[in-house]
Amino acid sequence: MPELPEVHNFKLYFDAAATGQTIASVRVHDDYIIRNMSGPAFADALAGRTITGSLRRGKYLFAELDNGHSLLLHFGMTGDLNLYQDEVDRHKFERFALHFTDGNILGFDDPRKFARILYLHDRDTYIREIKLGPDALDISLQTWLTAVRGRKTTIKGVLLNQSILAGVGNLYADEICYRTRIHPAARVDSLTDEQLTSIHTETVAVMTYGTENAPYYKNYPENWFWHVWRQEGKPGPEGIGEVKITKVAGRTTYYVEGWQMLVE
DNA sequence: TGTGATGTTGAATG
DNA sequence: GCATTCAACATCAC
Repeated sequence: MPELPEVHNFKLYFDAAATGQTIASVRVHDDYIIRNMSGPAFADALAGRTITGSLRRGKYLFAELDNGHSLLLHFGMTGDLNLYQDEVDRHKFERFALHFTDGNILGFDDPRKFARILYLHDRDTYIREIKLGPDALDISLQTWLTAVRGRKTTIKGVLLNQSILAGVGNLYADEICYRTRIHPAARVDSLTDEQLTSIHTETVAVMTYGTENAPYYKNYPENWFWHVWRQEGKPGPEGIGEVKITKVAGRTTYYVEGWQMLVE
């Protein structure tokens, strides 16, 4: 379920569970999601290391190790963390687990195996290599405008582009478009600076609300689009317009006809 | 039982 | 080289 606010929650969970902990051993059940090492090499690299903290950027969570290296956790579509002591609490789709010296176990679950786990010598080099953009919570208006002005793709396409800004995914992109009354398929070069500014404002507002309230979607305020998301044909929030489904930037997309405009 | 899924990538194309 | 599009990835749930 992970977009920026959800990964923020993972960070809180991870920090409480793992910071200051020393890894006694690593149990790997399926090394498919470990993208730059074999299972045994991964276990070897982590054994004996102490976790000193973590850094989140967009949907990427970097665990910091006492040797200056990092462990990247990217949750894909279905990644999750699970702290437990007793084997009976191990989840069915755990792919690997860190066994700490105090007996606690931190499992990484991932049914669909779209997660990406990498052992990194240098986190910042990696961030440069994948061209990961500024965090969607922090991006300045100027950086945003400079990055997107004049683009020929859709507004949803740029919101999902992690090298422009990091953290927005399919659900929040629709939420942001709904709030600004802009159709997700509107071409960026058809939008005014005012509209692009409101996209920036709402992006930061949505991400901030999500991280500060650490809620689950169903707890979001009544007037959020999320509540009618995926409910094609239903009235929009507050009874205005009608929810429609389409495809934008290769992703299933919902918007409210009669509320969101496809500017020319 | 076929289809779609809160994501990213690399190849192909312009 | 850059911008953009899109199929592919692996598996589960409805």
